Amino acid sequence: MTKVLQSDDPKANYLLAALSEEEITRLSAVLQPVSLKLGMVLYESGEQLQDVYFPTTAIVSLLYIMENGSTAEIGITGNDGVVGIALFMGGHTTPNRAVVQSGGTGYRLSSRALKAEFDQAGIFQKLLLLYTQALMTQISQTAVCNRLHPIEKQLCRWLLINQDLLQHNELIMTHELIANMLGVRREGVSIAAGDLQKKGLIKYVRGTMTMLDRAGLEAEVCECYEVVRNEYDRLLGPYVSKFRQ
Amino acid sequence: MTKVLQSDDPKANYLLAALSEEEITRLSAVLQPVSLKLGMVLYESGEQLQDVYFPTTAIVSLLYIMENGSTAEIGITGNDGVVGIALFMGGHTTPNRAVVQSGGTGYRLSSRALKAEFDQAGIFQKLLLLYTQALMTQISQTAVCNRLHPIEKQLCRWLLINQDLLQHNELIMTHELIANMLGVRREGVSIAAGDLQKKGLIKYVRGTMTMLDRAGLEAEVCECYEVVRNEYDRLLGPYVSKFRQ
DNA sequence: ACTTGTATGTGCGTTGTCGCTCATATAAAA
DNA sequence: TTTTATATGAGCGACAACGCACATACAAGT
Repeated sequence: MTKVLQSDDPKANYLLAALSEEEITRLSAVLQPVSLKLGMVLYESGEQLQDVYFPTTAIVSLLYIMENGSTAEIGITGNDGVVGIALFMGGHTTPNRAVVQSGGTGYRLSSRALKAEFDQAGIFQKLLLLYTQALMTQISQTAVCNRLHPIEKQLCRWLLINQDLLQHNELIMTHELIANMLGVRREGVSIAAGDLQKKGLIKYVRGTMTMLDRAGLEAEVCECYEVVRNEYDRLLGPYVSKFRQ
Repeated sequence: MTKVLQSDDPKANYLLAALSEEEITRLSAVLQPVSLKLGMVLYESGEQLQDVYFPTTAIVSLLYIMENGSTAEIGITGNDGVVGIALFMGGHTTPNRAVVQSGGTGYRLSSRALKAEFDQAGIFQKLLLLYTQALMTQISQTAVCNRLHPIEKQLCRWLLINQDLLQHNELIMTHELIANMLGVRREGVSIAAGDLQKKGLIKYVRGTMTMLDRAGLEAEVCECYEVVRNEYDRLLGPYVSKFRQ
C-alpha cells in the first residue's frame, strides 16, 4: 500500500485548520501523520490513552461494548473533530472503544504535547472544548433516537453522517457491521437497506453501500440528523465554516 | 415555606467540597444559595445560560424535547455535579432543558464568576472537566440502555440513581412523570412499577414512590447503573471519596 | 470447475412496547 | 358530603424488532 500522506495536510481537519498561526506552527512540529486503516482500534475501553487523533480522511467510530458482547455506536468522528477526548478532559480513558470505520489518514498528537498545548488556554483549548460539547449533543441525540425512532430512520441518519465525513459516496461496510454500529440485528439492517434501495436512495452489493440520492435520504431521516448538524455548526461554525461546503 | 438554607453548606455539593481553601474562599463570596423548587426550569433548550447551579439537596434532570413534544432524560445531576456545562464548555447553551426533578437547595454561580474561576486553571477547572466526562458516560450509557434494555431494568436504574442523590428513600413523582423521563408510555411505567412492588422492592401511592429494598433493586438492574457509578468514582473519587458513603 | 467463506434474503413464532380506551381509586376542592 | 381532578389498573389490537433457522448469491482461492 502506497503512502498517501503527502497529498494530505493537517488543515484537512477542521479543528486544526482553525488554529492560529502560532499554534499551528508549534503543533506541526509534533503532529504525526498516520494511516488509519479500516478496523484499527485507536483505543480500547478502559485503556489509558497515549495519543489523540485528528482524522483527515478517516472516520472513527466510538463504540460501546456491553457485557454480553453486543455493541452500539455512541458517536462518530471524522475530519470535523478529534478522537481521545478523555485525555484533555482529565480522565485518561473512557468506557468505550474507538475503531476506524472508514480507512484513511489523520494526525496523531501525543498526550504530552496535547496537554502542553491545551494548557496554553488558546484557541486550541477552546476548540477542543467546543467539539466536546458538540459530541455530547451527538451522543444525547443518539440516546433519544434509539429510544424513539425506527431502524430505517436511524440508518438514514447514520448514512448521512458518514456521507458528511466522507469525500465520496461509497461506504465499505456490510450490513452486519452497520448492525453492530446501530445496535440492532443484521436482518433489521438488511430490511431497512432493502427498503431504501427500492426507493432508489442507495444501492449496495456485498459490502459496499453507495448513497445515490442525498435529498431523498434527508427527506426520510428523522429530525435527529439535523439537530446534531445544526448544533455543530452553531458551536464550531464561526471557526470552521469556511472549510465546510 | 421556611428558608431551609441555613442548615445547608456549599460543601454539601461534592465538587465544591473538593476545592482548595483558596478557591472556596474566592467562590463563597459569589456563590448564592438558592431554593430549587420542584418543576423549576433552570434553563430552556437553546436559551443562553446565565448561571450554573451546584445542587446540594435538589436533583436536576436534563431533558431532551423532541419536535413532536415527547421527552426523554439524558442525564441527572444532584450534589455530585453541576448544571450548566455549556457555560464553561463555551457553547453558552445546549439543546436540552434542565428541570428540577426533586425540590431542594443548591448554589448558583454567575456566568462571569464561573469563567473567571475556570480560567484560573486550578482544581475547579479540573473538577468541572472531570464531571463533564462523567456526565458523558452517563449520557452514553443512557443511549445504550435505551437501545438494549427493557423498561423495568431502566426503571430500576433510574430509581437507584435517584436514591444515590437523595438523602432519603421517598420520591415525589407520578408514573406519568417518570414515563416522560424514561421516554416511554405511562402504562409501561405502571406495569414495571407494579412488578417491582409485587417483588417488594418498592411501594408507591399516588405520586410518591418509596425504595424499600436497595439490594433487591441492585439485583434487578442492568449493568448500566454500575458502569456509570464506577466511572464517576474512578474520575472523581480521588477528590470526593471522603464525601460519599 | 469446484469448494469454501461470506453477504444478503426470507420466513417463521415470540416478545416488548405502542396507542387507545375505559374503569377504578384516591386526593383535593367545593 | 359531594364533586372534580388526577393517578393508577387493565384490556384490547397493532407493530417493530427480536432470535432463530435456512436459502440463496456472490467472491476468492484451490
